[in-house]
Amino acid sequence: MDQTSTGRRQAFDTQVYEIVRAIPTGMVMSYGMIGALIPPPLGMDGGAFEKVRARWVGYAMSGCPDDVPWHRVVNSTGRVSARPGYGGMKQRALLEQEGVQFDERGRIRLEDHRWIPSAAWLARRGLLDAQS
DNA sequence: TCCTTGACTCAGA
DNA sequence: CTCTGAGCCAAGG
Repeated sequence: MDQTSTGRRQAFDTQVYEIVRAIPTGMVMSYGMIGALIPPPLGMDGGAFEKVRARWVGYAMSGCPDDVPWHRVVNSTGRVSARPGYGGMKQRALLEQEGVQFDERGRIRLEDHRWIPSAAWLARRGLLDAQS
């Protein structure tokens, strides 16, 4: 892969989509969890990457392809992130339709719906940075 | 080129 | 539990 800023972003985005596409129905992952599974781009300090990966996942999701189940990605507190355009209502409705439970404060029980890919699944795609 | 925002998180108060 | 500010990078005006 090339090392230009654009090229790295493109590679990162691709990995994000690959992971999100694998989230099973009724399960969710947070931006941070997804970012933690992707290794730092070549030439980038691992510590610096930790600080921005969650946001990068958000960027990637803002332009995700139609076949990516974007509604299965929520923030670390278990709530759907507000954003212009689509109301959080739509995302919540899609999740409830899949059987995801929300409490009275609009939070998802992450303990019950958090999806964690198996080591074998990650290894198969070269995503071995499951640390942190 | 400078400045503002942003589908995030975490530590503090 | 809620609210702020900081940290860090990229994209758009």
